[in-house]
Order: sequence, then structure tokens, then C-alpha cells
Amino acid sequence: MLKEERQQTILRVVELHNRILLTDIAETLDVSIDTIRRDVKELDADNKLKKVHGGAISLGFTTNSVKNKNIYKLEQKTIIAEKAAALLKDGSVIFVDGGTTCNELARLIPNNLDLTCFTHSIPVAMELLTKSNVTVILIGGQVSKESQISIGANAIHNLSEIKVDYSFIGTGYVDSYYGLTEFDWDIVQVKKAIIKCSKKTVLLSISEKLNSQHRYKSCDINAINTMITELEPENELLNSFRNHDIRIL
Amino acid sequence: MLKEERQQTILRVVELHNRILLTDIAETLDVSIDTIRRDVKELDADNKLKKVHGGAISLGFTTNSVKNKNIYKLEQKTIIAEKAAALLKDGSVIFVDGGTTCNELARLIPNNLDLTCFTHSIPVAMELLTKSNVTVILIGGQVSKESQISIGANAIHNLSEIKVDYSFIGTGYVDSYYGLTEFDWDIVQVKKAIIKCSKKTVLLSISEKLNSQHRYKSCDINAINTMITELEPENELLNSFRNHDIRIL
DNA sequence: TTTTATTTTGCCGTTTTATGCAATTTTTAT
DNA sequence: ATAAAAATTGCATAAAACGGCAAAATAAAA
Repeated sequence: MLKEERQQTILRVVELHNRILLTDIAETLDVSIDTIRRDVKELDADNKLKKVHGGAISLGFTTNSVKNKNIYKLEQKTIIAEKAAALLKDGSVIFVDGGTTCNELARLIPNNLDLTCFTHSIPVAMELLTKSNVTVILIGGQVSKESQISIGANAIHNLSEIKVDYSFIGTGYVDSYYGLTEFDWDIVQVKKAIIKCSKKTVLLSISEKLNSQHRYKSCDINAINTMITELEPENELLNSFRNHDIRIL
Repeated sequence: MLKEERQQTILRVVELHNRILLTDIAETLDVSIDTIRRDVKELDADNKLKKVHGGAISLGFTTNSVKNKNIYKLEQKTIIAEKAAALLKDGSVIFVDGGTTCNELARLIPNNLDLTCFTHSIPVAMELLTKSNVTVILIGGQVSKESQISIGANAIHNLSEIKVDYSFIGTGYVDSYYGLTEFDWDIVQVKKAIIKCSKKTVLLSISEKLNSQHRYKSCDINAINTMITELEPENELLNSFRNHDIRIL
């Protein structure tokens, strides 16, 4: 095998998998580890990839796409947030809930989009402040340490005085029969208020939460207009939600 | 798993969750806690995140501005914040303004102090959330992009319904004759509301701002009960403030 | 084709890096 | 004040990187 084609192969593999181990490549291509090491060194010098201890990673890898394990459900949440962000239009007035998925949504909102965003989540607010065309309006109230959102009577009262086009909410648990449920009573009260102040409610939920329930109920499943998961809409896990009037993305 | 991709993963998790526990990461990625600790240490050294006891937090979430250019002024602000923190007593109900000095105050509040803190500043709120014995109450309203605080009619109205023992405020400019002044009209309205809802008002100001003024006035110098600067109380720069009824620290 | 020069490759010993373990100190919470 | 959790330190092991060298492969020249 020629040196040139070997290097091309290495590059292809790196691009495909984002990462490789030198030992793996050496075994696959049946050359010594030293040779591979030299190859990778050259490719690195040519800025074709990044050499690291024990292997190499693709240059684009730094930005995104950890295709490996679903560590912390990163991939799912990003997929969901992307789908949700696609719903946004110039001039929309929306509410963004707290939670990691909604955080991701806030992060993925395009910078050039004109929006008015209400939120009771501190991290979301922080994220939205970086978007130059987004007007951020904070819902005040007592702040929950765990979830980092305003809760309590004051927050609920503030919510009662607004009306938004869309609200994007998360939930602890969701089930087609039991609806949206939570572990925490206070959170439920706020969710109710959010849903009440929204013309349309969009639920962002990773598939893991589907068909699970807990003690306190935020709303019936019918209160949700659109449900977004990381799954393909045809996935059978979503079957039980189909006979409700819900758009599934 | 390559060290590099492990670190990338850690970074992504931190960015999404804002805060993580080292033990969680270690378990998820299936390496020893020592390794994770070393990774986080490196990432911190590279200014990719902030390492804290037991975990790590994202830079966007750290309000005390590691990225602050002006180290010197930061030190001044720390001195001021330390003096201010010394005033706090168990059970106090206080308001904390926005701005870097007040951020620093929030950061320096002892963890064991029982406090109820109102604030309209997102960075301050974030900082306060890390204090287990502090109840944080957020003042809602439209959020100013530059100063990251709630302003406008709603914020002012919310302030009108509370009364706190102490408010700790910053200002753009301060002068013994012209009082506290600002460049921004909206900010002034909020400052007025803050002062109105406080039994005692404590001004935190670096000496650089002394004897300067601008277009819009927040209040007379007499409205301030205590003024804290990084200077020694005897400093002659403070002379013009002495014939007012102000405690100078 | 044969010879010569150049490049490539594999091997080896040394040095560096990464990682986990255990003992100790520091920090935090109760 | 005490107990628990986390950080630090030093150390041992294993894997990986490095540099030199000689054999092998390739290219160039006679």
C-alpha cells in the first residue's frame, strides 16, 4: 500500500468517525504503529486533522457532533432544540421554560431573528441576552435553587398578565393518559400558569420521558399543541399520542 | 476514549448544564475521579470553564468575570465587596443591584449566612443561587442587554411592592453636590425605585467614580446612608462627602 | 537491466504522558 | 466539634511519543 493512499484512508476514517486510535488504524492497515504515527504527524502538519495523544480527531470535531454515547442526552436535546428553533418566525412573542432542553433551544435561536422572549429561567435569560435581536423579558419571583427558575405566587401572577404566541416548555414526565406530570408541586403551578398564558404550547421532551408519570399533574396531554422529541415522527413510541390532537415533530 | 474527546465532552456538558459534579462525569465517562479532576483543571487553566469545589461551572455562568480585562479595578471591587459583605447579618432582607461591584458582593456573601436577597440582575441572581442559605427573589421586567438587569415599568412596579432592610447599589457617577447620576435614563428610574424600597441604602463605588457626574440623576447624596469605596476612610478624596450624613467605609 | 540514490518502514531503547491508587490535607456540611 | 466529601501529593504502571539506525522498498540514473 502506498503512503499516499494510506494517508487518504486515515483522513477518510477520521472524517467519518471524528476520531481514531492510532493502534486501531495500524492494525487495520497492517503497518507498524510508527508508520501511522508519522502519517498522522504529517497530516497534522498539513492541517488536515488534529493529532492528539493516542490518536487523532477531525478538525470539525471541536465544534460539535459527539456521535458516540448519549452522554447526558446531549444529542437528543440538540436535535429537539433544532426542531423547535425551526418553528420560530420574525416577530413572534414566545415564552421559554427552564430545563436543559429549553436552554439548548435558547442557545440555538438564530442571531438575526426578531423575537420577544419571556422566560422565568435565569440560564435561558442569560443565553438570550447574547442574541442581539431578541427582546428578553424576565418573569420575577422566588427562584428555585435546583431548577433556577422563578416560581411561587409572584411568578404566577406575572404570568397571568401576559399572552404569548408560543410557549416552549419541558416537563419531568409525560404520558398520553396521565398528561404532563412533575415531582415538584411548585413547578406544576408555574407550568399551569405558563400554559394558560400561551396561545399554543410546544412540549420539548426527550423520548426517555415518554410514557412516564409522577405525582403532580401540570396539564392534560390535550393542552399540548405540538410535541417535539428527538425521534422520527413515525416512531412507534409515539403511537399513543397520535389519537390526540397533537402535532408531532 | 481519547483524552481530547473526553475533555470536549466535559465542556459540552458544562455548557449545557451550566454546572456539573465531577463524580457524575467520572461515572458517566467511566474513568477515575482523578482523571476528571485533572481534565477539569486543564480546561480551567485554558479558560474553558471554571473549576469549583466538587465540580465545574460554565464561564457564561460565572458572573465574577474571569475574563475581566482590568485586573486592577477588579481588585478594588473585591475590596469594596468585602467591606459590604461584612455588613450583612443573619436574617437580613436586602436588595442587590447589578454591575460588577455588586456581582462581586454576591460572590463574597458567606455560604452560611441566612439572607433574603432581592435582585434585578441576572448575573447576581446566578451567583446567589450557589449560596445554600440565601433565598433569591428575582425582580422581573424587560432585561437590558448591556447591564443585564430588569428595567422598565414592570420592574419598577415590582420594586414598589417590597421593602428591604438594606439595598446595595452601584452607580455610574457620584458627586457630593450632584448626587448619583447615570448615562441612561431607564437605569435612573430603576435606581430611584430601589432607593425608595430600602430602609437603608449602601452605595458601592470605586474611587474612580468619585466627583464625576452625568446627565440624569438617581438621587441626592443625602439619600445614601453608607458609602463604600476601596479607599481608607481618611482619604482626602472623600472629604467632600463628610459634611453629609454618610457613613464612609 | 543494473546500479545508485532517496525515501519509507520497522525496530529498539529512552523519555514523556496518561491514568489509577493510596495516604494526607483541606474544605464543606452537620 | 465532628464527620463526610473533595483536593492534593506522591508513586507505580502502562501506554504512547521520540530519535536514531539499519533494512527494505521505491525512484532515478547509468
